[in-house]
Amino acid sequence: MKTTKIDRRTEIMQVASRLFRERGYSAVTMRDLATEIGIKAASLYNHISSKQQILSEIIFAIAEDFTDGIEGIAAMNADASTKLKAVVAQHITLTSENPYGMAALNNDWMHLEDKLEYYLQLRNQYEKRFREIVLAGQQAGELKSVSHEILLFSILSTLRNLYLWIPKKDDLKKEKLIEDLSEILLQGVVK
Amino acid sequence: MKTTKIDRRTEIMQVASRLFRERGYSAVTMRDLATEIGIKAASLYNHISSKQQILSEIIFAIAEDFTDGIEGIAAMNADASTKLKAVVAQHITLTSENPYGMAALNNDWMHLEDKLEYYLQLRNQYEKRFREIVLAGQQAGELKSVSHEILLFSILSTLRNLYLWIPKKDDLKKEKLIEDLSEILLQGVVK
DNA sequence: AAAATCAACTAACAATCGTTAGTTTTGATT
DNA sequence: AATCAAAACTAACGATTGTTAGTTGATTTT
Repeated sequence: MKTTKIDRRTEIMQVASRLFRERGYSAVTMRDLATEIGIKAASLYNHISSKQQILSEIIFAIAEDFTDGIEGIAAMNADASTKLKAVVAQHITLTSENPYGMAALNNDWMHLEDKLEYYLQLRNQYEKRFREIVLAGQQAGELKSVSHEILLFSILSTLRNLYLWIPKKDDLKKEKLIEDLSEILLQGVVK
Repeated sequence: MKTTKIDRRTEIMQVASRLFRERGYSAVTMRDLATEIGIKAASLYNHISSKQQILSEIIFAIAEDFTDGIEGIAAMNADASTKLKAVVAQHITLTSENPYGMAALNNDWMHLEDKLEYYLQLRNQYEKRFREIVLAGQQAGELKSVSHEILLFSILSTLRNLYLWIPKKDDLKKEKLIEDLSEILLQGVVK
């Protein structure tokens, strides 16, 4: 039956994501992965073609969502604060949907081998769009004129680490988090 | 000669830190490390006792600096903003001194095996002191009363990612960075 | 000059790695 | 009940892993 195969394949990707988050890609063996699922390592190859393929599928499924998403935000007719809040919302949404995949995206991208160049291209594209939003906000006098690099780094660091934090809050109210985190990132923590 | 041995041992630690940052602990082999230094893998064992030891030495040298440092800050007679700025300064200082080691601390702590428990103890201790500073600031009405967890997460994420960013800025003016980053984290990015 | 120490080497080990080949079991369709 | 494909299995491969044993040449100490 087709659905059985699809389900097992999905299971492999999900379990792999979780193990990659716990130990990192290099420290997870195909035997670890198979054991966690309850089959033998060789049986994995009925569903996937290599360990490498698992990693790149996990990473690019998310990476492409991010690059697509920020293009839409960049095209918005809105001020920088509104766009930045939309970026925050996108990170929270995508991270909530797949926190383990986000860990692989953040920590294991350097093991992509053949696909490494494509990954770097997507990441540069993303950062470029992000930078444009920040620069426009500074030129409009809306954002502070400290080095845009520091500004970019500070916001992106927090957003990229959401995967560490979101899974711990299972009672997560997404809308509330978007409001609170945007407030902190944009307006700071001091009253 | 004693100094030769010490120098070679230090070199091993430094090269290992760099390789761990580039590929992660698990993906770096003893042969990789030896080749980078210009000797054979077996020769490494004249200076160190195991791969595991290299990792734990790199991590704990830094981790203990952080826990020691925050105890001093927590004991300061000052308001929350001042203490938080001191925390920012500590992160920038320690990260500047050893950015590669910071990468191992952030990404490879889970491979500490025997020493994992001790590491988690230090990290919990650090976060506890940090949390106390934030909670005191909120109770004094100095900091915003959003969830202290979000507040803590947001600041710590940025500080923990400094290792990715600081090495790229070789013309780094440390004092200026401390001022700018504190400003952004405490007061936000919006004018 | 002799002795001792150090730090490199070669060679190899047992274990584990990702993966392949070939076979058996399972479960749905005819 | 027979057929057939999907998905499991066993067994093994060549490569690589961290590490040890034993040796050599260089440098320091006696």
